[in-house]
Amino acid sequence: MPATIRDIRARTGLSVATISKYLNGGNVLPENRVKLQAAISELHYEVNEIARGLVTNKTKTVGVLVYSIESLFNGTLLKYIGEALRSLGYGMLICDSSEDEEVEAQSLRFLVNKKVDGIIVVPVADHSAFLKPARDAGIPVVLMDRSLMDEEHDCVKIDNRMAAFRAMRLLLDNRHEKIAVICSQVEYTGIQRYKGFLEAMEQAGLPVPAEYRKCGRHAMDFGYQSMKELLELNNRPTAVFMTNYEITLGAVMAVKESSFRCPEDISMLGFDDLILSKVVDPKMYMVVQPMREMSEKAVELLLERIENSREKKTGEKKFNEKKSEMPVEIIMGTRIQEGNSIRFLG
Amino acid sequence: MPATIRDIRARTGLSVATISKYLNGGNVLPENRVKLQAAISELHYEVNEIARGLVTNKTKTVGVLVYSIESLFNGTLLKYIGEALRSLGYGMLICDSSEDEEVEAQSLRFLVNKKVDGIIVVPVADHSAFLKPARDAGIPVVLMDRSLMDEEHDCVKIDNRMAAFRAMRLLLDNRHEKIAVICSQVEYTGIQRYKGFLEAMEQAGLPVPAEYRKCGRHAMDFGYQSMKELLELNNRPTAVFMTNYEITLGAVMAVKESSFRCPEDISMLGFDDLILSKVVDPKMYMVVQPMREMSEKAVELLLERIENSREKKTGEKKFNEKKSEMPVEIIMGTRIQEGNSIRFLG
DNA sequence: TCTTCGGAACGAACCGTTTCGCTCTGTTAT
DNA sequence: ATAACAGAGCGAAACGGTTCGTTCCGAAGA
Repeated sequence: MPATIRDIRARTGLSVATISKYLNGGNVLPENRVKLQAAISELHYEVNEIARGLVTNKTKTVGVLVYSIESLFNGTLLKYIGEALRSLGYGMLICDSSEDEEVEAQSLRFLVNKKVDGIIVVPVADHSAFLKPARDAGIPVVLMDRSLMDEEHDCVKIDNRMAAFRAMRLLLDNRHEKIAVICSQVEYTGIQRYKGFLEAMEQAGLPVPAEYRKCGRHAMDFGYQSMKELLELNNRPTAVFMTNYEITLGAVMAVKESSFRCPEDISMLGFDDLILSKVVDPKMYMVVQPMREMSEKAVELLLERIENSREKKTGEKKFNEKKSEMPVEIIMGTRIQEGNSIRFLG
Repeated sequence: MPATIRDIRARTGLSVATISKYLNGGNVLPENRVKLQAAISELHYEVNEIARGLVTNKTKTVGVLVYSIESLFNGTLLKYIGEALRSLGYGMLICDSSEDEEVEAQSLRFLVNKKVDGIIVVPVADHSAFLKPARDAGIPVVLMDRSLMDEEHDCVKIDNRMAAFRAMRLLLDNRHEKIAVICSQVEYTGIQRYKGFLEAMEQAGLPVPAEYRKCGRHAMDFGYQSMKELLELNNRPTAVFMTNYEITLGAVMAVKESSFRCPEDISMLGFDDLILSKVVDPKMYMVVQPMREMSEKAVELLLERIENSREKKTGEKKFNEKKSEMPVEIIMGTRIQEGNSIRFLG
């Protein structure tokens, strides 16, 4: 039903090859240019990406594999990734691994099978085995947020350990000593942040009793429950550090619900300011990641890899081939969202 | 690089046509079956969906166009839609319209251009003009959550007016009379729920003073702000009805932060229980939509439409053609999540 | 004037499938 | 014994583009 390149030929008398050249920005006589432009708009011609894909072996689609599409963190990344891709004409095929390594491996195969040009992954597995199908098919992969243990990969993330370590300054400089942590221990990111926390405490010469260490799931209700327990301790901490958005949200709920006030009775330092700071009183101190920039960097890196792999196939050689073939880890900076959820202990 | 059907031919001596038939479940001699199966697994052959798509005009991909991928409501829908599609071998191409009609129209064209087999939309526009490209291309569309004003379309949703109306019973039966509402007026859903609220109040013969009507954006901070204002009124309401998740979340924050207690000082009735009820104390009364079932229904309906449109093209006629050609509106039931956020006013 | 050269257009092959129409078997009914 | 038929396999023509190698042309250089 839709017009094809051959309809354009019938209309203009030009050959299929010439029309294709025009469509791809090649040199065509000015007079033919206008004829073509006219025919194209009259017939509402649009190139058939499928047919093009068959010969170029490109689908102008990238796969994005996240561990949970409903999590606000993933959702935010997806939004920015999607925008960046769209502006370049790329579609975004999304899979949700439901925090399950099995599903993740399966989804990756699915994406490979769909012949996406590249894949962005926020991984749940911590080793690279599940990426094999992509590697075999020559499909570039860029990781976000989390690295893998066994092998270096293209990756865009923050220095989680350092970010946590530095953020702890806020509490320590305000003379807090009894500091608890609520963190997730299931994924790379959470572990790193926990390490940063422990190092900061150790360096400050402060103990962290077992009941101050709440390590569990990456979930709002875990944060809620943990904070409740902390507030009920006889030896209550004066400050709590929370290492991700979901946990922070739950913990905030718990404090608000208690008779304790923040920051008078309990100081709070959270992670990943997504919307909370616009709403909650007092405004939270938070470690924030540049999610938009991270997404854009990931897309940029991925597309560069895609471009390179295409060139390699065609044997094309550029002298200004400055880009590395090696895995690149891009470490983004973080900043502290100022607030007044931390009390100065004189 | 990957094996093609011709490699299989070389290996088995069978013709391309026969191999294709086998791949699509056609009749092939048992002996050839085993030969084919062996060759396929040895060569790691997998059919090239692109090439197949070129001739079948199907991509096994559906587009999903939501108004905000980061909103938890959309995210939850996407999760279930994605699962349903995946189990049927379909990929999910996602676009975010950022609650902008212009972007929405553009995204729809993008999806059409990508030759998706069908499209699921949670629309932001309230008229059907933006769907024209899909209609022209013969691509089925199923709406979710929101209808359009000018025309009936395939749609899966709840009866928002009725759900709100019925939910109000909870407050009215508990003898509440000073009831405020915080709602979003920007989209179909919010308007309907607001209507339901007003009708319930009217039927109960209760007035709704202007300062009890908080109509604004579909956002957490709007809920937060509105609730704060309500609590500061001299003539404070005894109960508040909140008509979506974001607003409910914000409002809960505001109450928790105030010196007022729920339900002693203020009763609350929310909408869309996504996670809140697992965390917040007191447990909230909430109107809940069957989001999983809605998603599955939408996918089911869409795939049925896709199937039908394929048959129409091939002129295939089935006598058991029971399915309607007319637009179908599937109205799902809602239920009330019990809690104790509502006080009985003796 | 005769070559040389480069830009524009062209024809045809190709990408990896599906599908149409045909042939070739071997079985069943007459 | 023969006609009719069904099942399995085959070759070739699509599908709608890209691209390679070639031809054609006019302008520039010798």
